[in-house]
Amino acid sequence: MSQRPVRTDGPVPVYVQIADYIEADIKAGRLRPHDRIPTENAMHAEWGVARTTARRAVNLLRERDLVYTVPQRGTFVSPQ
Amino acid sequence: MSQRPVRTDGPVPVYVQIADYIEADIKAGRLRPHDRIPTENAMHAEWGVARTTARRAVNLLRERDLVYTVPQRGTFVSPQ
DNA sequence: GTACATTTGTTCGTATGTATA
DNA sequence: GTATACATACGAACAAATGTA
Repeated sequence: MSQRPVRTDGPVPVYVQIADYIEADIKAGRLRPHDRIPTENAMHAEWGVARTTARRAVNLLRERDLVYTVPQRGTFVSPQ
Repeated sequence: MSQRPVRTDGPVPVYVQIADYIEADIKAGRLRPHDRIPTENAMHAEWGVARTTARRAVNLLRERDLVYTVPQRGTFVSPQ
């Protein structure tokens, strides 16, 4: 299903790989300001990772100021 | 109230224990086809577990094809 | 016709424990 | 010892639909 595999046997942590995928979507305009990024459960389903790992990817994107999270609503692409 | 305790300190996850209890009820005929199984809130009350944990038990029963869920109505024992 | 309670659906927040590299 | 990753389990808040009073 996913054209974008995550590798657990490589040097790059899974949560970084996922964050990089989403960052690429943002940079490419496939995700635009205020679009909702996939939920933690969606990432769990898409990549087969634990929800906690999906959270770490989101945290990383937040640290990069690429997204903002609204509790109980979702995580969205930052404006600009 | 409950003659059937759940144990959090054992090897079997709580949600599996609950699913197993309900499966036993179905197999024993205490719950029959199209009977409604306990709601998530009822499981919460009966076993003192979080609603999210009760949901996982229901999800497991659904994966076992023992029940089906009607949104806003409840979850019911599968026919046959 | 309206208001309320019930019930499942969804999503994020948080914590713990286990295993592995 | 630290970082990564998974599984489990608690909770909170809100949405949406249904059924009932």
